[in-house]
Amino acid sequence: MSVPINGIKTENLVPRAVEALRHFVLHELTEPGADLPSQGELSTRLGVSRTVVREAMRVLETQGLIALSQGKLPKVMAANPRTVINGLNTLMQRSNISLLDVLEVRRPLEIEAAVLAAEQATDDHLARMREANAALAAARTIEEQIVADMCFHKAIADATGNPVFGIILDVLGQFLFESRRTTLKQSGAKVALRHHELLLAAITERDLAKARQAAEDGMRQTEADLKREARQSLKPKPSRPQ
Amino acid sequence: MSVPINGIKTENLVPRAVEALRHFVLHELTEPGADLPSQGELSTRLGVSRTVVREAMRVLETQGLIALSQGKLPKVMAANPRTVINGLNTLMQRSNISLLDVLEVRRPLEIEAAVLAAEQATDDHLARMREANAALAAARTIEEQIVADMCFHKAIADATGNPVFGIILDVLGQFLFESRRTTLKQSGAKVALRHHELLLAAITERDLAKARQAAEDGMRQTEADLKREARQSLKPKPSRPQ
DNA sequence: CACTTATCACTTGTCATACAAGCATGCTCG
DNA sequence: CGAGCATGCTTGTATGACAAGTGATAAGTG
Repeated sequence: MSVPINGIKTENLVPRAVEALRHFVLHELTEPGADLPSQGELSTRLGVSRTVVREAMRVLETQGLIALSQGKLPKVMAANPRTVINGLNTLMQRSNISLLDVLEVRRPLEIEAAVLAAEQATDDHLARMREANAALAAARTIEEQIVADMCFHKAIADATGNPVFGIILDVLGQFLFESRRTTLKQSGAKVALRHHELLLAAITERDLAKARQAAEDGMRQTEADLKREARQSLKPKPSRPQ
Repeated sequence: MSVPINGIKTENLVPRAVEALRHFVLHELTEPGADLPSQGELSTRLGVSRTVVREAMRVLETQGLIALSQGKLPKVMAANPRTVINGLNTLMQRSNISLLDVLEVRRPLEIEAAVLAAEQATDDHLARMREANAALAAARTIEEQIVADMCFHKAIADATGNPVFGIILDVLGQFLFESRRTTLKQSGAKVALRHHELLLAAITERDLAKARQAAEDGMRQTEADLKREARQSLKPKPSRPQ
């Protein structure tokens, strides 16, 4: 680490500094919260200017590996799906995607998640689901209902024990944020609550088939609401002036 | 855009410049390949130094939104799953996400995609699948087999008519194949080919149930291979010298 | 003594400037 | 007409300077 970054001169300095720092963070300072050396020190250690070190650090920060804040040394960050979620999010924003498309993908995932949750949910997960359902029942505004709804589904995703479900469903869920608004407006929280309770019961009883069925019914309901709303917005009452 | 970045002074300049550039790229220069203004011009337009502009651009580059290269103007990049895949990659290295986790999410998606493809595939899609299968049969190296396999699955994803399947499965699929080329090594291309042909037949006949079954079998095979390999790598033959 | 405050040595954040290196266009010269 | 060069653009890197934030220590205060 004390040698300047050697190698063929073809590549620019920043990518090489990124590689060096990346290796440093990933293989030597793996503990989250650990401090990196200061920019000045890294600058001399790598044999490049502070400008290069700063740009490299920006890259690592964007990748979620380190955290920068003025006056303090750069810190190693814990592994976190945030950047993956954000990346997937912008990727989807840049393609033209309809809510129904998102829902079509979400459906099999929620169903599978429900089955896995029924297999593996711990008491803690079950408690979170019950809590979210209670919050849904008690919610007075649509916003509160949405939050409670998302908590319920997040608990299920976590209960699968597979973080990838959380990542993907989180992305899709963010997209469906508006759609949940419609769902809860169309069918109301009562219907959602009934679906949740059926699903929760199935998971609690470890009844895989019932969990699958309950999740499927819930998704079908959401989809139906969304389609109904799409039709309505396509045919607004023609007599009403803007 | 001609006004300096106003607002409350609490936030540092780079994040605000990132936001400005991000908005610029996403909502005004959406066409891939378009040139951004030079760093100098952006510097004066945003009322910040070139240093800040450069660091902001480094962020956008890391997010895969723009491409930088010396001497040329920064270019808007087409939407590309690359950064997401890389992010998932490092996330997997740092947390305890396993390949099986990724596969567990991929399975229900591939199954659903197969069903939807059986419903909606056009002749064009069917032709692409046949072509990919022919390539898989003719492939001599593992690399060729992987490419052919991915083409087949991409064709199915596209045949759903739902771009979200393409995006998600692209990320998961690329990720799986880059991580390990296990499947084709373990079962060999012949087994994969047989699964593909069953699936292709089902889709061609528009037989939804058969398509679901075929996709499920294929996934199960992949999963089994991966598990077998995981066991093997855990227990390397102790008698064989390296 | 306990507590607040000033100071100091560090850090990162931003700027201006300078120059090297890559690129594209057009111009000159063969 | 075409090859090669000159030029004016761009990005890449280095440097020095200063503002601003942070943490610890020393000084002052009740």
